[in-house]
Amino acid sequence: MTARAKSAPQTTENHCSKHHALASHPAAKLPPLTVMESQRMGEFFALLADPTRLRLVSLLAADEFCVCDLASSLSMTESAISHQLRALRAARLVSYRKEGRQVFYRLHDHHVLELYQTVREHLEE
Amino acid sequence: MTARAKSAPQTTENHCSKHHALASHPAAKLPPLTVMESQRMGEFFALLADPTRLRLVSLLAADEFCVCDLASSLSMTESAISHQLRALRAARLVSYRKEGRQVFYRLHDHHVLELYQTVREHLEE
DNA sequence: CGAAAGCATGAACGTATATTCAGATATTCG
DNA sequence: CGAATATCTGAATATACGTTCATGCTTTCG
Repeated sequence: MTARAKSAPQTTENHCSKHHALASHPAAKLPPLTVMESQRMGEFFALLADPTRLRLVSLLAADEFCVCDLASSLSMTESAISHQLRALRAARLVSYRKEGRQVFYRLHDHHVLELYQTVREHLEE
Repeated sequence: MTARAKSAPQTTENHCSKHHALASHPAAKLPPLTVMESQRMGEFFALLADPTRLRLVSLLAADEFCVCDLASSLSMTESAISHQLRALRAARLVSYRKEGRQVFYRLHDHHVLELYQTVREHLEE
């Protein structure tokens, strides 16, 4: 049983490399992402990687809504919506306004709207 | 033990709603996302939600690279890189070119590059 | 041909995450 | 004040996902 073929666990050694002069792309300006930068950027994209959150954004792209309206629009529980809005809030993608016992959410700034619209158009082909 | 308080399992009923005339945002053009659209869009963002894939994109934004170079640049196994490249390939975010026993990857089109650069600039503040 | 390099792939394991459930907080109204 | 409404929150469960491990495939070279 203990026969474990140890196939040189694919360590990271630069065997090949240096094959062609760095032609560099037309738009090659920024240096590669560091680990930390990539993690931060990944967290940003992860926020928009959820269908529920995206539908919330698409609703808020048109108007301001309270939690219960958002919940009924998406046919989901208010609890689930509230959890997702919290994530969007923490990342400053949405902001909110309290009016009585209701809380109205809206997109925080135009950056989010623009990014959403850009990607949406890109996926419509 | 079986005392389960049935706290009206938060069904989806439109109790409130209709509070204000639909003022509609300045840039309110597109209808809300359907479930299927949001899933598809979510899959797109999910691809860019991983630090490793983002670092790959950031490298490929500057030039074309083979798998082993990408692996050594990120200090990761070629297997892990290959798996991630497959995901990027399946979504047509990267394309590749075989040369001998090496495979050179590059960004598939300028859309990806532009989106990456836009978001990166947006996160640098 | 046979060995090694470069890359791809399937299974498995560990972790992250979205929803549900139960309950808490805050506000309005009788 | 007490009940109802609107929202938030923590814990738990189920599922998705990334890496590792082992192996297969293709090409190059002796």
